[in-house]
Amino acid sequence: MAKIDDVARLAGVSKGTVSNVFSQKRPTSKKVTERVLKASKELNYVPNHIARSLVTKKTMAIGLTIPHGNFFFSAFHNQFINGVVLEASRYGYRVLLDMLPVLEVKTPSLTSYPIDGAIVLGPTEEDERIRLLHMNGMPFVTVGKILNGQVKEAPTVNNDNIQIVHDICDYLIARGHVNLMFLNATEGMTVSVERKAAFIEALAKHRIAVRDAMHHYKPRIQSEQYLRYGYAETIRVLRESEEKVTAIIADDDRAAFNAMNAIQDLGLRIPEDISLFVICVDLSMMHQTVPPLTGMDLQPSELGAQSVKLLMHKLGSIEGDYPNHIIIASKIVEGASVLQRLNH
Amino acid sequence: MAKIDDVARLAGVSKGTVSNVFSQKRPTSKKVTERVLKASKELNYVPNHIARSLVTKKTMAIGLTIPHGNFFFSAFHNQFINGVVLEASRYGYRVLLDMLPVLEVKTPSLTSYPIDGAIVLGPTEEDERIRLLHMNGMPFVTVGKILNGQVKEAPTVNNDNIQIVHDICDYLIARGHVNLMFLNATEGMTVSVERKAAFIEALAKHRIAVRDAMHHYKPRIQSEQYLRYGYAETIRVLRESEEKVTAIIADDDRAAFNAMNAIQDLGLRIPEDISLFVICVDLSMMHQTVPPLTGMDLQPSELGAQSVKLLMHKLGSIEGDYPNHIIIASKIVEGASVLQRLNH
DNA sequence: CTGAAAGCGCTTACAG
DNA sequence: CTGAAAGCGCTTACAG
Repeated sequence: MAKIDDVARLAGVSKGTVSNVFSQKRPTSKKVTERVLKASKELNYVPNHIARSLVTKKTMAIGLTIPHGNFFFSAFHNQFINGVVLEASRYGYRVLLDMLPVLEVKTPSLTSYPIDGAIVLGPTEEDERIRLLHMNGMPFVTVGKILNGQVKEAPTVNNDNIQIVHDICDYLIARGHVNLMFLNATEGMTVSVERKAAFIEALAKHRIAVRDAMHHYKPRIQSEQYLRYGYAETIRVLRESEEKVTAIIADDDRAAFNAMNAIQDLGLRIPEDISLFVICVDLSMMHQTVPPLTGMDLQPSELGAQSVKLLMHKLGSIEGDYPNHIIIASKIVEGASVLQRLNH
Repeated sequence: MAKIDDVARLAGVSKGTVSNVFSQKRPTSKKVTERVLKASKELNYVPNHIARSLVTKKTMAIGLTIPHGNFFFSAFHNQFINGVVLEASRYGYRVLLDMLPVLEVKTPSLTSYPIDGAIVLGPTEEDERIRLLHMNGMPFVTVGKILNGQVKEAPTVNNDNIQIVHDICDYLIARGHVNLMFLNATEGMTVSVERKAAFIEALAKHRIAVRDAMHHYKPRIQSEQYLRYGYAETIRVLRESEEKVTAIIADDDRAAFNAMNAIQDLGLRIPEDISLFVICVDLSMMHQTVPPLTGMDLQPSELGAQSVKLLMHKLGSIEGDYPNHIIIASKIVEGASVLQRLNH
């Protein structure tokens, strides 16, 4: 690999001038520019990104940390990553996928991240990632609110989880469903904390108490059960619950699918016997199930894009004022998986 | 951010010693190690990854270049990325998502990649990415064969595209389907080249000629039509084709969904009127459609994992002999979307 | 507009 | 086992 000295020598200029031709930070005369470009081409020279980063303190990469076990992304992750990558590329940034936990790495990865900033998806109540980022002075944006005031005023992009759960409960209750079962996200994540509180509150408005059978947490990501979440819960509750559950709220597409399978295996039908409402939907998928699912579109792609924009503002790539907290709209998309109960 | 000099001074040792404590490349005495660690903790010191990379010539990151327009990953990409990330983390490597085309970046990204190696998904016949990687002496692995001998003997992980198309055609023909319609991948990709040739060959075995209506290419990724691929083609061919098509082979889940919608919009049923066979399936999704789709499981996650392993071998993280070409098995998973024709 | 020199924060022979 | 010094390939004041 040719380096800047080689080009400088061949073009008969100084290293600084070659640097300027590539970085465009200072003007260079036409003649010199051409000589440098010609020499570079001849030597197949491209500037060394690492060396540049060392002095500019910019890597032009952002980290995307997603909780990660031995599992597959859901449709939500999929669209979220799409939104992030696409928006980041608009600012010349690349995206480093940073999964946790990193499995059995010999040398614990103690080095500072080679990134300019990070996006943290799904912060938990005591989030080690956030502690580290904060300690290292790394700019970051969380997708999902940070609770417990670990870091005050951290920039955040979020759905309005509380409003969402209220909307869903109101929607179901208006259609005659009082015995709901909520397949919530993993315990300890801020999103599940907010949702549970909202669930209790929303039902309390209608004088409905939340029994144990009505609320479930997703297993931790490292768990064997993670991918099957929703199946066993649905089987158990529909079989054993005394007051009959008539509607299920699923946390994501996978939980919804598992619930669908459980309902089918019990010989029940959707929505005649059990209604199903899914959060985090992938619209293209909703139309292919039978019946098409009714759900809440969280706009994951937009969440991703807006979190990049917010981070770009923190990094100085977007100038001027900018909100520190961004709420992404979400709306109910009606399919045919929720029954309007007649005996209401 | 504390740097190595600060720690060395506080611990009363040289920079080299601090370096050794963290890199473990040379032994350090217990006493000294403890002093250094204590000082590091006190100063919140973590080694600067960039500075280390500059001298070691290792970034501990691999690039994943995926053709990318303004679109969403399919289930195939989703699982592929999962396989890559998970396997890479086993070797202490991070993954840099490198999408093409990068949109309107001001300074064309002319710098050398801050990665140790790359995985190129879906090489095209004249692939600019491969030309660049090769020119820069960057180790890389392609997923999908390189045609045209741009680079001789490039390490490759692949499905056996030719065998796959033969298997699919044999499967459909054995069930009485002779008028097939193949929704192939994008023109110019090696996978679509191989598949088309195999399609013609497989049908020729049974003395069936391939008419225009029977073979289609996916629009380029930048195209507006990309996401809708399969809908218009299905409508048109089912309406206008003289000899009636009875089975459709879809390139991926999205194309299959679009074809399903088209079939439904024409008032036809699967599989009674039209059979559907999907390549690149996501098993969890296949079971939720009605009818469940019959398809060819390409094991995208395994493709991803094996391409990482092959790359790790090139980078010296895996020692010993290693094959330069790896074929990932694929198998037909039967749902209920292909009809056994009686009048055969 | 251009050059010479210092410096980014590490690692690595070399010497002891 | 430890230290002093050179060097990785760039950028950036500073001077002209």
